Amino acid sequence: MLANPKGLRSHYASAVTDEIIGHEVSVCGWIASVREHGEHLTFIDLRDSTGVVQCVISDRIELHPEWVIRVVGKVSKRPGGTENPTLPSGQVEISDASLEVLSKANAVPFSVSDQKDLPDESVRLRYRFVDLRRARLQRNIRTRAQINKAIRHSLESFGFLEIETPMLWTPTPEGAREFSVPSRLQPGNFYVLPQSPQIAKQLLMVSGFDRYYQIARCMRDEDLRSDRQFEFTQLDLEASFVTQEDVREFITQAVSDATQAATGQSNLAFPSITYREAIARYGSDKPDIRFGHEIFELSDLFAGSGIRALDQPSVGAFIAPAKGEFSRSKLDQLVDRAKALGAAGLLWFRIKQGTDGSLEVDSPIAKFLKNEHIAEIVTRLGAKTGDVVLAVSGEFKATRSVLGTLRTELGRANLELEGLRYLWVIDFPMFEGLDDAGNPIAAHHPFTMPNADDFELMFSDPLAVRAQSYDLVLNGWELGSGSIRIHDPKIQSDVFKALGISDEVANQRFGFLLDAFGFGAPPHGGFAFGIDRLAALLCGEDTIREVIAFPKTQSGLDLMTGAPKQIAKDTLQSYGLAISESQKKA
RNA sequence: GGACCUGUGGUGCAGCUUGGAGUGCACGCCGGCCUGUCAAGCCGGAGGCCGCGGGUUCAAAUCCCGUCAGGUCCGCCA
Repeated sequence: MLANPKGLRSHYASAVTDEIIGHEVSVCGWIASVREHGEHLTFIDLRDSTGVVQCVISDRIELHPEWVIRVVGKVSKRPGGTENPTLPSGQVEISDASLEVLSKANAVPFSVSDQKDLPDESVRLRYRFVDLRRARLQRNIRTRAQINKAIRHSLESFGFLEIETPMLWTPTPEGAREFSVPSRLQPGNFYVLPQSPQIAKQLLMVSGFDRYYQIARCMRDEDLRSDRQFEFTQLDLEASFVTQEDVREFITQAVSDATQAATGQSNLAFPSITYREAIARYGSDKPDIRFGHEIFELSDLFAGSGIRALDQPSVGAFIAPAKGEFSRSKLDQLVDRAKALGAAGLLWFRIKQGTDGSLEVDSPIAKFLKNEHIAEIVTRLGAKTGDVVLAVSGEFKATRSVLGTLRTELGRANLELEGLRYLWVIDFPMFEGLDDAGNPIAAHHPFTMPNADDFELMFSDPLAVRAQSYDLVLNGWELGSGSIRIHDPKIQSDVFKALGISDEVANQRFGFLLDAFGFGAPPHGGFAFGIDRLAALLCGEDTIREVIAFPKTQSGLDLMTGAPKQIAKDTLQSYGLAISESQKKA
């Protein structure tokens, strides 16, 4: 697995196999377990970064778990019947071993084992250096490195050049909240940590580095989630003279290679779907397509029917993913859940066979439904006897939002989901909704190129303008997004105008970028995706904390170091800063 | 900013609904025994501000209020 051990050891633990029986080896690592059998026989499981090997010593010395030791001895075949098939090294052992204690250890607060119930995450984080010894985290961190390596290799083969960009950047008031860094040499002024290298990489395009990439650390001072930390890592990429199809091809190749490196799986499909279709069929712009249960539109069926709950602009319905039967109380819970998600209500239809063999439904509104309604619902959704159909009516956007959440929640709770299902979501809208002043809100960032066919809608019907932007989705997680950027100052000016950003404000915020675009900007576009999320999904983890060596808690604390902490008064003074009494926290 | 779940020897849990002596299980730790175990086994032992503060009560791990910490989610994440 690993080559060329040096120094104090000749072999890694997992390299001690029946192929080197008779060799004298020296191995180094931590004591995973000690099994004493009287005065003259002790078994020690020695654990290193590759695995575990059993050592046998015949004298009795003081030994405890997690002590660091070096063992020198001869590789022997284990006596018949004592092999351990669960270990790669289980056919052999290091016998007649002499043992040197390199470092003693206090009793660890929890066992370094994947086989036991894990301690509370706060305990794991407090002693992260111990937690990281566990095989699963060792594997995750290594897999993550393999992913980075594969991505680098893939992009280098396309001629991409790795370029670093500043960590001390300039405030840009749009977008995510930034971490501020006070300046000592310019007291009262601040750098910010980059929320992404977006503007820097566009400047690199102006500079003629036509294929740039970076495995970039980014910081956003926003609330944390299972898939979000303050600090995260993204593959950041930008290329000149390319179409959006070119960019997606680069990313597809890099992600495929990373997937193969991490999981061995190859030839995975990367289908694409338009944003509109994703919302209509899955109620989400990041659909989990590991399962179907798609949403169907039924409003046409009930238009003019007079059934108030269904005679609505939009009626979306899908077959509920089920594990066994839906009890009445379970259905009541779903109705509550739908209401909590903002729906006026949730209609359910249990498909059943009537005594005469015809189709019937159990439903709160069964008595209003005609036979042709039932037949059409069943036909359109492909429902079978026993299925429960859930429907939400109202405005299109609202119904899809509620149904999409229910579909995802029920699917993940009730179905056996496995495999990796990538999906490109394309043709995102340029703007999403209007702000309080009635101006459109940029769906991506304000440098995103509108679809050429939609230019004329920019001011007449901005919400209908599609952007040349695209997201990559894996198993319902948004991995990342990208776009073709605006390189034409006239179009950029129109977009700022549509967003309600005056030339003056635009110059104030992004003057240096607009300035640069006046000196010969190539058409360009790019992408960025989250390495943490990709690594978590490829490792089969539910949170990105499991693929980050030293993550923070949801309240932004580092339980191991105690950060954030107060800093010395004279340090504050050198920045020209003071902490107000009301802000002080013990 | 908000909602929900959790907090009991070093660790994982039970106890809380219906208040009555820190009670129980598993692991770990310490000591002893043990020559083929492998999450070794057997015997013995130590270890607790029941997160913290307040309230109700004759009496609180248990009920109430607040607070802190961990998690999940909403808002937020151009």
